[in-house]
Amino acid sequence: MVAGPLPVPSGPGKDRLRLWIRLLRASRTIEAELRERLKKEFDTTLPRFDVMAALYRAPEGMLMSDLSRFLLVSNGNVTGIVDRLVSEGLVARARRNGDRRTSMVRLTDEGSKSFATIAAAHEGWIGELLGKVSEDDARRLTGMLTSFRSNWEGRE
Amino acid sequence: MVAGPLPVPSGPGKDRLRLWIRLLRASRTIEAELRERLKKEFDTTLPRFDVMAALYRAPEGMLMSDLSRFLLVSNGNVTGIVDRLVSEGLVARARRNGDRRTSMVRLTDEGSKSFATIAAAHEGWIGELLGKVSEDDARRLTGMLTSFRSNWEGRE
DNA sequence: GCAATATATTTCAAGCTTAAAGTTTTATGT
DNA sequence: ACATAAAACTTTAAGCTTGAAATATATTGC
Repeated sequence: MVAGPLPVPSGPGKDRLRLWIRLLRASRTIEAELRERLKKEFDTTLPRFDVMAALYRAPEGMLMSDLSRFLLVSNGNVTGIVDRLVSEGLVARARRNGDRRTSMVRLTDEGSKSFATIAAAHEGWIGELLGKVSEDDARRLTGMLTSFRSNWEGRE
Repeated sequence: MVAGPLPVPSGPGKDRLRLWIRLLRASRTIEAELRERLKKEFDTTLPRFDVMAALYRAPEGMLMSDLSRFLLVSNGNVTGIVDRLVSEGLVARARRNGDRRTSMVRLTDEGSKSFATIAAAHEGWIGELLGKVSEDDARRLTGMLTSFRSNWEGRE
């Protein structure tokens, strides 16, 4: 839910609802800007970038299910994105001896080089887009969100 | 970009990158949970809910372009969602005398009743999902995100 | 060994999303 | 009036996303 300018009525629990709305609006705003820049400057997309970022940090490769879990998206979704990256020569699937159901997905050399370039620009963009958040606030916010995450992950 | 558990290397500007990653992971986690519950409990979707939430607060109706701007999504996107809501009888397009390019989009009575029910559940879910965030932290976080937003909106 | 079960992945249908191109209507300049 | 531009919206193509069904391989119980 992306309710906007108009205020959420006050009442018990409304502070959390308001927080959620702000959180979602902030991330959507930044996400939209990143998506646009990735398209314009590198002719790629955020999901492709996400997959490549995950693989960049796993030189040994990842299983499809690892990617899916890590990126918080469904299995079938990853299949399509990886398919397209493979057809573009940025990613490769390597058959495994042990288990013929699975394959290790890795960046190709080209993919790795490509990602390094894009990631550098990406980091600059984030610095720019979040430039008004002081380093101090950034650390404090990060801390709150981290504790939220660990609380969450202890769920169910 | 939804980088996860592994830490972002330290360096200048890395605090903001880390913040962005946490922000995105938090919102995606909550969003996924909301989407699933909306589907399971009310057989609807987050985009439909977003549109209805916007219309609920505008009894006089909204133009398509208002919806698009407000929800931070593209024009064409809104067209499709509203089309489906109309075909479900939850929303109506009212021709306007003044300008034949536009129409006012409103909730029908059924749509309004339906939204009220779902919104109540939604607010409860948010309270639950963000339950571990203290009201105090919630207000502080909201404040930071709000100032981020106003900074952002002064851009370009 | 072999049936039953579990795991890993892909396929599928439906819907969401965007950017770009197209349509219709309104506003503007002369 | 009338051509031109602007505005509001829809359509389209491509890609993303999910949940569910299908496929293929591995593991487990007997």
